Amino acid sequence: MTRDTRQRMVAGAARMIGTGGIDAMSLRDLAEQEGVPLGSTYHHFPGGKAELVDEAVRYVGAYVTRIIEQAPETGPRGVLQVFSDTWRATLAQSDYRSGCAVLAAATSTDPRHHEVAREVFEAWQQVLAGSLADAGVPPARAPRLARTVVAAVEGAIGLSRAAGTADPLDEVIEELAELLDSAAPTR
Amino acid sequence: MTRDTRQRMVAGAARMIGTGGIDAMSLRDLAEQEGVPLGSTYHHFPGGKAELVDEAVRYVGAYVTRIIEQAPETGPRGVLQVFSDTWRATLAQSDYRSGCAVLAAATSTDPRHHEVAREVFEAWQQVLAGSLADAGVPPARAPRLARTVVAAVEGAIGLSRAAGTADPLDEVIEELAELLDSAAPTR
DNA sequence: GTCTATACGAAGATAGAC
DNA sequence: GTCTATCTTCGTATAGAC
Repeated sequence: MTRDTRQRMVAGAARMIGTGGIDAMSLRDLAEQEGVPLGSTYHHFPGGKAELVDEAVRYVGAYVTRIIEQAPETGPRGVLQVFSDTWRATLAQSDYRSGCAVLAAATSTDPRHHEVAREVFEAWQQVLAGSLADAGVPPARAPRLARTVVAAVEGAIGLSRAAGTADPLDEVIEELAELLDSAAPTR
Repeated sequence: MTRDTRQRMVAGAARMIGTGGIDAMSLRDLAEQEGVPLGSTYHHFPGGKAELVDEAVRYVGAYVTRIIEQAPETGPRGVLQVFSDTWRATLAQSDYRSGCAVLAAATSTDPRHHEVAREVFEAWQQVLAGSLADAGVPPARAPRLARTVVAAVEGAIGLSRAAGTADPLDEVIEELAELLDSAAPTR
């Protein structure tokens, strides 16, 4: 019960943050949306909004990490596809209004949230680098390449939100695939 | 006089938006920072905050466009360097707290600001594509590659803000340079 | 035309009834 | 332990004195 409510609030917060940023996530709106009294927010999250935000960002981080880890081995292009498809779905399901809550945390004025964003970005980078190395990318280059994939996809999500279409994301993925191909010559 | 005040407000808004997003830009703070009475805001910007935001985003857009246009001809790597150096300076000058106001507009809940962000991103893409084509990139591929550069740099700015260092941006630029080199074989 | 003072709503947070 | 009612602060916006 209580546990479910908590989780629903975290997931709802993640979506609201991904849509409009941390400042646009109102505890009032969230409580109403999830059918929870406003006062209960501070029972579930004694640290208030900041605690909820951090948890929501970590929730998104873990969700995407799991998707990458569970992806089948289909070469560098496959890794890239799995990662970008996750965000393509988020974009499409929200009519290109929602994006990534981790980037929102990274662009917050509160440095506390920067730290959480950094951790998530690094986790994604590491798991992506591992997958790329498994798929034939030289181990020395994989981390740098993984970071580039994360950055380019995050930026492409922003461009797609501005455009209202998946075209920017699609084109960026095309070019990233070229880059990955040239980096994994043994395939 | 009045003209200078207006321009200062636009530039100040651009910085505040780049630092914390549109919601974090308060008209009160801006007026105080620029030494302007709060009420005067609505004399200079009858459309209120929305008008000021749009103008600030366009201001950033024009600023960066001009820098790219005025860059000397030094091949694809040079074009990339000029674009990324602009943002490296913004990051360093703000101790990695400020980023790009255009991305902030793209991630706003208000669709009106998406339109402005789209225009600026497209303008950058076009001028970058032109520079890349001049530098030896096949004209058919230049627009797609330019879009990738914009997206990757925007994302890298976010990663660098989260990390508190320029490392992510530097590494992404390295990989983008590889990609550009492979796309401009005649050099 | 410029600026002071204020209206009005919404934000985060908390006190205290049940 | 849950939830209602409320406190305080800060947001945009405006009315009206000068």
